[in-house]
Amino acid sequence: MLTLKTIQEHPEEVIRKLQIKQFDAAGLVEQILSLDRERRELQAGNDLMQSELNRLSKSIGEYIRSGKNEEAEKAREETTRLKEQIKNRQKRHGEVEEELRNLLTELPNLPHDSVPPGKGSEDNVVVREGGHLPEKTDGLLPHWELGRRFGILDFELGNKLTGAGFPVFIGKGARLQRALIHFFLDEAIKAGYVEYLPPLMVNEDSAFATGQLPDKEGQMYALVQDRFYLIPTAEVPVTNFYRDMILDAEKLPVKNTAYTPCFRREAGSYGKDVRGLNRVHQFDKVEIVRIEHPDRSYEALEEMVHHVEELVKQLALPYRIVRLCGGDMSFTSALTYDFEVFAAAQQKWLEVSSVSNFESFQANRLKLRLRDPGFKKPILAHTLNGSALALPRIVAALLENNQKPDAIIIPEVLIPYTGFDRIELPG
RNA sequence: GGAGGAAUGGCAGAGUGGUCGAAUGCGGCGGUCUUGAAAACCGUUGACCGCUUACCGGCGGUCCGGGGGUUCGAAUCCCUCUUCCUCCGCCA
Repeated sequence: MLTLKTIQEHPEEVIRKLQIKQFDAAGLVEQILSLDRERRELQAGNDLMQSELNRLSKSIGEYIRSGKNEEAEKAREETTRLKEQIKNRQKRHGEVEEELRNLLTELPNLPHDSVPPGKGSEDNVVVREGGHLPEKTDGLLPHWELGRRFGILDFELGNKLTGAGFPVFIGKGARLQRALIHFFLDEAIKAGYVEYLPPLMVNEDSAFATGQLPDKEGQMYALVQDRFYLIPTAEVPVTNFYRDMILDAEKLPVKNTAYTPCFRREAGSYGKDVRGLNRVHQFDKVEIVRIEHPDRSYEALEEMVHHVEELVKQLALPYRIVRLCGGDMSFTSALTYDFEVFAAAQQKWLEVSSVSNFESFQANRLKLRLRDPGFKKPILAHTLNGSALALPRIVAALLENNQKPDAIIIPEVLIPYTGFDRIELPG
Protein backbone atom coordinates (compact mmCIF):
# COMPACT_ATOMS: atom_id res chain seq x y z
CA MET A 1 0.00 0.00 0.00
CA LEU A 2 1.34 3.39 -0.95
CA THR A 3 1.24 6.01 1.75
CA LEU A 4 -1.32 8.76 1.52
CA LYS A 5 1.54 11.20 1.86
CA THR A 6 3.23 9.96 -1.31
CA ILE A 7 0.03 10.43 -3.26
CA GLN A 8 -0.68 13.84 -1.80
CA GLU A 9 2.80 15.16 -2.41
CA HIS A 10 3.54 13.64 -5.82
CA PRO A 11 0.30 12.68 -7.52
CA GLU A 12 1.61 13.20 -11.04
CA GLU A 13 4.71 11.16 -10.31
CA VAL A 14 2.56 8.29 -8.99
CA ILE A 15 0.50 8.31 -12.17
CA ARG A 16 3.56 8.49 -14.42
CA LYS A 17 5.41 5.69 -12.64
CA LEU A 18 2.42 3.38 -12.61
CA GLN A 19 2.16 3.73 -16.36
CA ILE A 20 5.40 1.74 -16.49
CA LYS A 21 3.46 -1.03 -14.73
CA GLN A 22 0.74 -0.72 -17.36
CA PHE A 23 -1.58 0.67 -14.72
CA ASP A 24 -3.73 3.72 -15.29
CA ALA A 25 -3.91 5.39 -11.89
CA ALA A 26 -5.25 8.81 -12.84
CA GLY A 27 -8.84 8.17 -11.80
CA LEU A 28 -7.93 6.42 -8.57
CA VAL A 29 -5.50 9.12 -7.54
CA GLU A 30 -8.06 11.81 -8.07
CA GLN A 31 -10.68 9.91 -6.08
CA ILE A 32 -8.24 9.33 -3.27
CA LEU A 33 -7.24 12.96 -3.06
CA SER A 34 -10.81 14.21 -2.97
CA LEU A 35 -11.89 11.57 -0.48
CA ASP A 36 -8.98 12.49 1.73
CA ARG A 37 -10.03 16.13 1.66
CA GLU A 38 -13.48 15.07 2.79
CA ARG A 39 -12.01 12.89 5.50
CA ARG A 40 -9.95 15.71 6.94
CA GLU A 41 -12.85 18.10 6.87
CA LEU A 42 -15.05 15.63 8.70
CA GLN A 43 -12.41 14.95 11.27
CA ALA A 44 -11.79 18.62 11.99
CA GLY A 45 -15.49 19.08 12.67
CA ASN A 46 -15.78 15.93 14.73
CA ASP A 47 -12.81 16.79 16.89
CA LEU A 48 -14.28 20.15 17.65
CA MET A 49 -17.61 18.71 18.72
CA GLN A 50 -15.98 15.94 20.69
CA SER A 51 -13.90 18.50 22.49
CA GLU A 52 -17.02 20.43 23.40
CA LEU A 53 -18.68 17.25 24.65
CA ASN A 54 -15.68 16.39 26.78
CA ARG A 55 -15.77 19.87 28.25
CA LEU A 56 -19.46 19.56 29.08
CA SER A 57 -19.01 16.16 30.68
CA LYS A 58 -16.32 17.50 32.91
CA SER A 59 -18.46 20.42 33.95
CA ILE A 60 -21.33 18.11 34.85
CA GLY A 61 -19.05 16.31 37.23
CA GLU A 62 -18.04 19.58 38.81
CA TYR A 63 -21.62 20.81 39.14
CA ILE A 64 -22.71 17.60 40.83
CA ARG A 65 -19.84 17.68 43.25
CA SER A 66 -20.60 21.24 44.24
CA GLY A 67 -24.32 20.51 44.50
CA LYS A 68 -25.42 22.65 41.54
CA ASN A 69 -27.95 20.15 40.29
CA GLU A 70 -29.83 22.59 38.11
CA GLU A 71 -26.76 23.54 36.10
CA ALA A 72 -25.82 19.90 35.80
CA GLU A 73 -29.22 19.04 34.36
CA LYS A 74 -28.94 21.86 31.83
CA ALA A 75 -25.54 20.72 30.65
CA ARG A 76 -26.82 17.17 30.45
CA GLU A 77 -29.57 18.18 28.07
CA GLU A 78 -27.06 19.94 25.89
CA THR A 79 -24.94 16.84 25.57
CA THR A 80 -27.83 14.77 24.27
CA ARG A 81 -28.19 17.03 21.26
CA LEU A 82 -24.45 17.16 20.65
CA LYS A 83 -24.09 13.42 20.89
CA GLU A 84 -26.65 12.84 18.17
CA GLN A 85 -24.70 15.08 15.82
CA ILE A 86 -21.39 13.45 16.61
CA LYS A 87 -22.81 10.00 16.06
CA ASN A 88 -23.98 10.81 12.55
CA ARG A 89 -20.81 12.54 11.52
CA GLN A 90 -18.68 9.79 12.93
CA LYS A 91 -20.54 7.24 10.92
CA ARG A 92 -19.77 9.15 7.74
CA HIS A 93 -16.20 9.61 8.83
CA GLY A 94 -15.84 5.88 9.30
CA GLU A 95 -17.33 5.18 5.89
CA VAL A 96 -15.05 7.66 4.20
CA GLU A 97 -12.02 6.18 5.91
CA GLU A 98 -12.94 2.68 4.86
CA GLU A 99 -13.55 3.74 1.29
CA LEU A 100 -10.23 5.52 1.28
CA ARG A 101 -8.45 2.45 2.56
CA ASN A 102 -10.09 0.33 -0.10
CA LEU A 103 -8.98 2.67 -2.84
CA LEU A 104 -5.46 2.84 -1.47
CA THR A 105 -5.13 -0.92 -1.56
CA GLU A 106 -5.99 -0.88 -5.24
CA LEU A 107 -2.88 1.04 -6.21
CA PRO A 108 0.16 -1.11 -7.05
CA ASN A 109 3.63 -0.28 -5.81
CA LEU A 110 5.68 2.22 -7.78
CA PRO A 111 8.39 0.63 -9.92
CA HIS A 112 12.02 1.53 -9.28
CA ASP A 113 13.66 3.83 -11.84
CA SER A 114 15.68 0.94 -13.24
CA VAL A 115 12.59 -1.10 -14.18
CA PRO A 116 12.49 -1.53 -17.96
CA PRO A 117 9.28 -0.57 -19.74
CA GLY A 118 7.30 -3.36 -21.35
CA LYS A 119 4.12 -5.34 -21.35
CA GLY A 120 5.02 -8.95 -20.68
CA SER A 121 7.77 -11.51 -20.22
CA GLU A 122 9.13 -10.86 -23.73
CA ASP A 123 10.20 -7.40 -22.57
CA ASN A 124 12.19 -8.58 -19.56
CA VAL A 125 15.88 -7.80 -19.69
CA VAL A 126 18.48 -10.52 -19.25
CA VAL A 127 21.10 -9.07 -16.95
CA ARG A 128 23.40 -12.08 -16.60
CA GLU A 129 23.80 -15.66 -17.80
CA GLY A 130 25.89 -18.48 -16.39
CA GLY A 131 26.54 -22.19 -16.52
CA HIS A 132 26.74 -24.20 -19.71
CA LEU A 133 23.83 -24.87 -21.98
CA PRO A 134 23.63 -28.54 -22.99
CA GLU A 135 25.36 -29.28 -26.29
CA LYS A 136 23.09 -31.96 -27.57
CA THR A 137 19.55 -32.47 -26.54
CA ASP A 138 18.40 -35.17 -28.96
CA GLY A 139 16.70 -38.10 -27.36
CA LEU A 140 16.56 -36.57 -23.90
CA LEU A 141 13.52 -37.46 -21.85
CA PRO A 142 11.42 -34.86 -20.06
CA HIS A 143 11.47 -35.14 -16.28
CA TRP A 144 7.99 -36.67 -16.01
CA GLU A 145 9.19 -39.56 -18.17
CA LEU A 146 12.34 -39.87 -16.14
CA GLY A 147 10.36 -39.82 -12.93
CA ARG A 148 8.40 -42.82 -14.07
CA ARG A 149 11.36 -44.74 -15.54
CA PHE A 150 13.46 -44.33 -12.44
CA GLY A 151 10.55 -44.85 -10.07
CA ILE A 152 11.16 -41.64 -8.14
CA LEU A 153 8.21 -39.48 -9.04
CA ASP A 154 4.56 -40.46 -9.45
CA PHE A 155 1.90 -38.05 -10.66
CA GLU A 156 -0.89 -40.62 -10.95
CA LEU A 157 -0.51 -41.57 -7.33
CA GLY A 158 -0.93 -37.94 -6.27
CA ASN A 159 -3.92 -37.73 -8.55
CA LYS A 160 -5.53 -40.59 -6.73
CA LEU A 161 -4.88 -39.10 -3.31
CA THR A 162 -5.71 -35.50 -3.97
CA GLY A 163 -5.85 -34.38 -7.56
CA ALA A 164 -3.78 -32.99 -10.39
CA GLY A 165 -0.70 -31.08 -9.36
CA PHE A 166 0.10 -33.02 -6.22
CA PRO A 167 3.07 -35.20 -7.13
CA VAL A 168 4.42 -37.96 -4.92
CA PHE A 169 8.19 -38.39 -4.58
CA ILE A 170 9.47 -41.88 -3.92
CA GLY A 171 12.71 -43.42 -2.69
CA LYS A 172 15.72 -41.52 -3.97
CA GLY A 173 13.36 -38.94 -5.42
CA ALA A 174 12.07 -38.13 -1.96
CA ARG A 175 15.59 -38.20 -0.60
CA LEU A 176 16.68 -35.73 -3.29
CA GLN A 177 13.94 -33.32 -2.16
CA ARG A 178 15.11 -33.51 1.40
CA ALA A 179 18.73 -33.03 0.32
CA LEU A 180 17.90 -29.90 -1.64
CA ILE A 181 15.93 -28.39 1.25
CA HIS A 182 18.75 -29.15 3.62
CA PHE A 183 21.37 -27.73 1.27
CA PHE A 184 19.43 -24.52 0.64
CA LEU A 185 18.84 -23.96 4.35
CA ASP A 186 22.47 -24.59 5.20
CA GLU A 187 23.58 -22.07 2.60
CA ALA A 188 21.14 -19.46 3.92
CA ILE A 189 22.32 -20.02 7.49
CA LYS A 190 25.93 -19.69 6.31
CA ALA A 191 24.95 -16.35 4.80
CA GLY A 192 23.65 -15.14 8.15
CA TYR A 193 19.94 -15.89 7.88
CA VAL A 194 18.05 -17.17 10.92
CA GLU A 195 16.02 -20.30 10.27
CA TYR A 196 12.33 -20.41 11.15
CA LEU A 197 9.79 -23.19 10.91
CA PRO A 198 6.51 -21.29 10.82
CA PRO A 199 2.86 -22.34 10.74
CA LEU A 200 1.60 -23.38 7.32
CA MET A 201 -1.77 -21.76 7.89
CA VAL A 202 -2.36 -18.10 8.56
CA ASN A 203 -5.33 -16.00 9.59
CA GLU A 204 -7.01 -13.27 7.57
CA ASP A 205 -5.02 -10.46 9.14
CA SER A 206 -1.77 -12.02 8.06
CA ALA A 207 -3.01 -12.74 4.56
CA PHE A 208 -4.12 -9.15 4.22
CA ALA A 209 -0.91 -7.67 5.56
CA THR A 210 1.32 -9.32 2.98
CA GLY A 211 -1.13 -8.57 0.21
CA GLN A 212 -2.69 -11.97 -0.54
CA LEU A 213 -6.04 -10.60 0.50
CA PRO A 214 -8.19 -9.24 -0.88
CA ASP A 215 -6.79 -9.43 -4.41
CA LYS A 216 -5.38 -12.92 -4.63
CA GLU A 217 -7.93 -14.72 -2.52
CA GLY A 218 -8.67 -17.15 -5.31
CA GLN A 219 -5.04 -18.23 -5.41
CA MET A 220 -5.02 -19.52 -1.86
CA TYR A 221 -6.54 -22.64 -0.39
CA ALA A 222 -8.93 -21.57 2.34
CA LEU A 223 -9.95 -23.47 5.44
CA VAL A 224 -13.45 -22.10 5.62
CA GLN A 225 -14.47 -23.39 9.02
CA ASP A 226 -11.57 -21.76 10.82
CA ARG A 227 -11.04 -18.89 8.40
CA PHE A 228 -7.44 -19.86 7.83
CA TYR A 229 -5.48 -19.93 4.62
CA LEU A 230 -2.79 -22.36 3.54
CA ILE A 231 0.30 -20.31 2.86
CA PRO A 232 1.24 -19.79 -0.79
CA THR A 233 4.79 -18.96 0.32
CA ALA A 234 6.79 -18.72 3.54
CA GLU A 235 6.93 -15.00 2.92
CA VAL A 236 3.47 -14.72 4.45
CA PRO A 237 4.17 -16.06 7.95
CA VAL A 238 7.79 -14.94 8.12
CA THR A 239 7.04 -11.35 7.13
CA ASN A 240 4.00 -11.23 9.41
CA PHE A 241 6.18 -11.82 12.45
CA TYR A 242 6.82 -8.11 12.19
CA ARG A 243 3.28 -6.88 11.78
CA ASP A 244 2.54 -3.87 14.02
CA MET A 245 6.11 -3.54 15.19
CA ILE A 246 8.55 -0.71 15.61
CA LEU A 247 12.11 -2.01 15.33
CA ASP A 248 15.31 -0.33 16.38
CA ALA A 249 17.15 0.81 13.25
CA GLU A 250 20.45 -0.27 14.82
CA LYS A 251 19.24 -3.85 15.08
CA LEU A 252 18.91 -4.19 11.33
CA PRO A 253 19.18 -5.99 9.09
CA VAL A 254 16.73 -8.71 9.92
CA LYS A 255 17.62 -11.76 7.82
CA ASN A 256 15.28 -14.72 8.06
CA THR A 257 14.92 -17.95 6.17
CA ALA A 258 12.33 -20.68 6.23
CA TYR A 259 11.59 -23.91 4.49
CA THR A 260 7.90 -24.54 3.97
CA PRO A 261 5.63 -26.38 1.63
CA CYS A 262 3.69 -23.85 -0.47
CA PHE A 263 0.09 -24.24 -1.58
CA ARG A 264 -1.27 -22.55 -4.66
CA ARG A 265 -4.54 -23.05 -6.44
CA GLU A 266 -3.09 -21.65 -9.67
CA ALA A 267 -6.59 -20.84 -10.82
CA GLY A 268 -6.73 -19.82 -14.43
CA SER A 269 -3.29 -21.09 -15.38
CA TYR A 270 -4.23 -24.39 -16.94
CA GLY A 271 -3.10 -25.32 -20.38
CA LYS A 272 0.32 -23.77 -20.63
CA ASP A 273 3.59 -25.06 -19.23
CA VAL A 274 1.78 -27.10 -16.66
CA ARG A 275 3.17 -30.54 -17.37
CA GLY A 276 4.97 -32.47 -14.72
CA LEU A 277 6.68 -30.36 -12.11
CA ASN A 278 6.46 -27.17 -14.14
CA ARG A 279 3.40 -26.06 -12.23
CA VAL A 280 2.02 -27.83 -9.17
CA HIS A 281 -0.37 -27.03 -6.34
CA GLN A 282 1.93 -28.05 -3.53
CA PHE A 283 5.66 -27.61 -3.61
CA ASP A 284 8.64 -27.09 -1.35
CA LYS A 285 10.56 -23.85 -1.15
CA VAL A 286 13.21 -22.20 0.94
CA GLU A 287 12.56 -18.51 1.24
CA ILE A 288 14.79 -15.66 2.38
CA VAL A 289 13.25 -12.54 3.88
CA ARG A 290 14.93 -9.32 4.90
CA ILE A 291 13.95 -6.16 6.70
CA GLU A 292 16.21 -3.28 5.86
CA HIS A 293 16.71 0.40 6.39
CA PRO A 294 15.46 2.35 3.37
CA ASP A 295 19.00 3.61 2.76
CA ARG A 296 20.38 0.21 2.01
CA SER A 297 17.57 -1.96 0.72
CA TYR A 298 18.91 -1.99 -2.83
CA GLU A 299 22.30 -3.04 -1.60
CA ALA A 300 20.49 -5.87 0.20
CA LEU A 301 18.66 -6.82 -2.99
CA GLU A 302 21.98 -7.25 -4.79
CA GLU A 303 23.26 -9.43 -1.94
CA MET A 304 20.20 -11.63 -2.22
CA VAL A 305 20.61 -11.96 -5.98
CA HIS A 306 24.21 -12.94 -5.41
CA HIS A 307 23.15 -15.53 -2.83
CA VAL A 308 20.65 -17.16 -5.18
CA GLU A 309 23.12 -17.07 -8.05
CA GLU A 310 25.64 -19.00 -5.97
CA LEU A 311 23.02 -21.69 -5.34
CA VAL A 312 22.28 -22.34 -9.00
CA LYS A 313 26.00 -22.17 -9.78
CA GLN A 314 26.76 -24.81 -7.18
CA LEU A 315 24.07 -27.02 -8.66
CA ALA A 316 25.81 -26.58 -12.02
CA LEU A 317 22.64 -25.57 -13.79
CA PRO A 318 22.59 -23.25 -16.80
CA TYR A 319 20.83 -20.11 -15.65
CA ARG A 320 19.99 -16.55 -16.48
CA ILE A 321 18.90 -13.61 -14.38
CA VAL A 322 16.27 -11.30 -15.77
CA ARG A 323 15.09 -7.95 -14.59
CA LEU A 324 11.32 -7.90 -14.90
CA CYS A 325 9.74 -5.21 -16.99
CA GLY A 326 6.96 -3.03 -15.62
CA GLY A 327 4.17 -5.09 -17.12
CA ASP A 328 5.47 -8.42 -15.81
CA MET A 329 6.10 -7.32 -12.22
CA SER A 330 3.94 -8.17 -9.28
CA PHE A 331 1.53 -5.72 -7.71
CA THR A 332 3.66 -5.26 -4.60
CA SER A 333 7.16 -5.14 -6.03
CA ALA A 334 9.36 -2.14 -6.81
CA LEU A 335 12.08 -4.17 -8.49
CA THR A 336 12.21 -7.89 -9.22
CA TYR A 337 14.88 -10.22 -10.54
CA ASP A 338 13.80 -13.62 -11.74
CA PHE A 339 16.11 -16.60 -11.98
CA GLU A 340 15.51 -19.12 -14.72
CA VAL A 341 17.24 -22.43 -15.30
CA PHE A 342 17.34 -24.27 -18.58
CA ALA A 343 15.64 -27.66 -18.72
CA ALA A 344 17.43 -29.62 -21.45
CA ALA A 345 14.70 -32.00 -22.56
CA GLN A 346 11.89 -29.49 -22.62
CA GLN A 347 14.29 -26.92 -24.03
CA LYS A 348 12.70 -24.32 -21.84
CA TRP A 349 13.74 -21.73 -19.32
CA LEU A 350 11.98 -22.41 -16.03
CA GLU A 351 11.55 -19.77 -13.35
CA VAL A 352 13.02 -20.99 -10.08
CA SER A 353 13.35 -17.82 -8.05
CA SER A 354 11.99 -14.35 -7.82
CA VAL A 355 13.85 -11.81 -5.71
CA SER A 356 12.12 -8.54 -4.95
CA ASN A 357 12.43 -5.29 -3.09
CA PHE A 358 9.04 -4.08 -1.92
CA GLU A 359 10.49 -0.92 -0.44
CA SER A 360 7.92 0.39 2.06
CA PHE A 361 4.85 -0.90 0.22
CA GLN A 362 4.45 -4.05 2.28
CA ALA A 363 5.70 -2.38 5.48
CA ASN A 364 2.93 0.16 5.22
CA ARG A 365 0.30 -2.54 5.31
CA LEU A 366 2.16 -4.44 7.99
CA LYS A 367 2.71 -1.28 10.00
CA LEU A 368 6.34 -2.26 10.27
CA ARG A 369 8.41 0.74 11.24
CA LEU A 370 11.87 1.68 12.39
CA ARG A 371 13.02 3.95 15.11
CA ASP A 372 15.85 5.91 13.58
CA PRO A 373 17.54 8.62 15.66
CA GLY A 374 17.79 10.72 12.50
CA PHE A 375 14.01 11.05 12.38
CA LYS A 376 11.56 12.38 14.89
CA LYS A 377 8.91 9.80 14.10
CA PRO A 378 9.23 6.12 13.25
CA ILE A 379 9.80 5.52 9.54
CA LEU A 380 8.54 2.67 7.39
CA ALA A 381 11.00 -0.18 6.96
CA HIS A 382 11.83 -1.77 3.62
CA THR A 383 11.06 -5.45 3.12
CA LEU A 384 12.56 -7.84 0.61
CA ASN A 385 12.24 -11.47 -0.15
CA GLY A 386 13.31 -14.14 -2.56
CA SER A 387 13.11 -17.83 -3.24
CA ALA A 388 16.33 -19.61 -2.43
CA LEU A 389 15.09 -21.78 -3.99
CA ALA A 390 11.81 -23.29 -5.19
CA LEU A 391 12.29 -27.02 -5.60
CA PRO A 392 10.10 -28.53 -8.32
CA ARG A 393 11.59 -26.80 -11.33
CA ILE A 394 15.09 -27.22 -9.94
CA VAL A 395 14.38 -30.94 -9.73
CA ALA A 396 12.93 -30.91 -13.24
CA ALA A 397 16.08 -29.29 -14.62
CA LEU A 398 18.40 -31.52 -12.59
CA LEU A 399 16.72 -34.68 -13.85
CA GLU A 400 16.59 -33.57 -17.46
CA ASN A 401 20.10 -32.10 -17.61
CA ASN A 402 21.89 -34.81 -15.68
CA GLN A 403 20.27 -37.82 -17.31
CA LYS A 404 22.26 -40.73 -18.75
CA PRO A 405 20.58 -43.67 -20.42
CA ASP A 406 20.80 -45.74 -17.23
CA ALA A 407 21.24 -43.17 -14.46
CA ILE A 408 20.71 -39.66 -13.21
CA ILE A 409 23.84 -38.03 -11.90
CA ILE A 410 23.59 -36.09 -8.65
CA PRO A 411 25.47 -32.76 -8.54
CA GLU A 412 28.57 -33.05 -6.41
CA VAL A 413 27.49 -30.45 -3.90
CA LEU A 414 24.42 -32.51 -3.02
CA ILE A 415 26.11 -35.85 -2.49
CA PRO A 416 26.85 -35.21 1.20
CA TYR A 417 23.13 -34.58 1.60
CA THR A 418 21.72 -37.40 -0.54
CA GLY A 419 24.22 -40.03 0.45
CA PHE A 420 24.34 -41.32 -3.14
CA ASP A 421 25.87 -39.96 -6.36
CA ARG A 422 23.43 -41.34 -8.87
CA ILE A 423 19.92 -42.62 -9.27
CA GLU A 424 19.82 -45.89 -11.15
CA LEU A 425 17.12 -47.69 -13.09
CA PRO A 426 15.12 -49.98 -10.85
CA GLY A 427 16.18 -53.60 -11.19
C1' G B 1 -14.21 -30.94 26.58
C1' G B 2 -15.51 -28.99 31.99
C1' A B 3 -14.52 -25.30 36.22
C1' G B 4 -12.13 -20.88 37.71
C1' G B 5 -8.66 -16.58 37.06
C1' A B 6 -6.32 -12.94 34.03
C1' A B 7 -4.95 -9.39 29.71
C1' U B 8 -2.84 -1.82 31.46
C1' G B 9 2.95 2.20 28.37
C1' G B 10 9.81 -1.10 26.22
C1' C B 11 9.30 -4.42 30.86
C1' A B 12 7.28 -5.11 35.87
C1' G B 13 3.00 -3.40 38.18
C1' A B 14 -0.99 0.11 40.66
C1' G B 15 -5.57 1.90 39.39
C1' U B 16 -13.05 -0.86 40.24
C1' G B 17 -17.48 5.44 37.22
C1' G B 18 -15.36 12.01 36.65
C1' U B 19 -9.69 16.25 37.52
C1' C B 20 -6.39 9.12 34.39
C1' G B 21 -2.51 8.77 28.63
C1' A B 22 -2.72 6.57 33.36
C1' A B 23 0.86 6.08 40.19
C1' U B 24 5.40 3.64 41.28
C1' G B 25 9.77 0.81 40.05
C1' C B 26 13.11 -0.88 36.18
C1' G B 27 15.00 0.22 31.48
C1' G B 28 16.05 4.31 27.69
C1' C B 29 17.58 9.46 26.78
C1' G B 30 19.61 14.36 28.62
C1' G B 31 22.08 16.80 32.68
C1' U B 32 24.80 17.71 37.64
C1' C B 33 28.97 15.57 40.15
C1' U B 34 33.82 12.91 38.37
C1' U B 35 40.38 12.75 35.14
C1' G B 36 36.90 8.91 33.14
C1' A B 37 33.24 5.51 34.70
C1' A B 38 29.95 3.68 38.44
C1' A B 39 26.83 5.30 42.34
C1' A B 40 23.78 9.31 43.83
C1' C B 41 20.66 13.33 42.49
C1' C B 42 17.60 16.32 38.84
C1' G B 43 14.90 16.37 34.35
C1' U B 44 12.80 13.70 30.35
C1' U B 45 10.50 9.37 28.18
C1' G B 46 4.34 5.94 23.55
C1' A B 47 1.53 5.48 18.88
C1' C B 48 -1.95 7.38 15.39
C1' C B 49 -5.16 11.32 13.16
C1' G B 50 -6.49 16.54 12.45
C1' C B 51 -5.62 21.95 12.86
C1' U B 52 -1.68 25.43 13.28
C1' U B 53 3.57 26.62 12.48
C1' A B 54 9.50 29.04 8.16
C1' C B 55 11.54 26.03 12.32
C1' C B 56 11.33 24.82 17.72
C1' G B 57 6.69 24.01 19.03
C1' G B 58 1.39 24.71 20.24
C1' C B 59 -3.81 23.12 20.29
C1' G B 60 -7.67 19.38 19.62
C1' G B 61 -9.14 14.17 18.96
C1' U B 62 -8.39 8.71 19.42
C1' C B 63 -5.90 4.53 21.75
C1' C B 64 -5.55 0.52 28.86
C1' G B 65 -6.10 -7.47 24.23
C1' G B 66 -10.11 -6.99 19.57
C1' G B 67 -15.27 -5.67 18.58
C1' G B 68 -20.04 -3.93 20.43
C1' G B 69 -23.11 -1.71 24.44
C1' U B 70 -24.74 1.17 29.13
C1' U B 71 -23.72 6.38 30.87
C1' C B 72 -23.58 13.48 30.44
C1' G B 73 -18.80 10.82 31.50
C1' A B 74 -15.64 3.99 31.10
C1' A B 75 -8.96 1.36 32.05
C1' U B 76 -13.04 0.77 35.72
C1' C B 77 -19.96 -1.65 34.54
C1' C B 78 -22.47 -5.17 30.68
C1' C B 79 -22.20 -8.45 26.13
C1' U B 80 -19.04 -10.96 22.71
C1' C B 81 -14.53 -12.73 20.50
C1' U B 82 -9.29 -13.82 21.04
C1' U B 83 -5.09 -15.08 23.88
C1' C B 84 -2.69 -16.62 28.41
C1' C B 85 -2.59 -19.00 33.45
C1' U B 86 -4.48 -22.75 37.30
C1' C B 87 -7.27 -27.30 38.21
C1' C B 88 -9.99 -31.71 36.15
C1' G B 89 -10.83 -34.97 31.89
C1' C B 90 -9.02 -36.85 27.12
C1' C B 91 -4.95 -37.56 23.70
C1' A B 92 0.02 -37.78 20.08
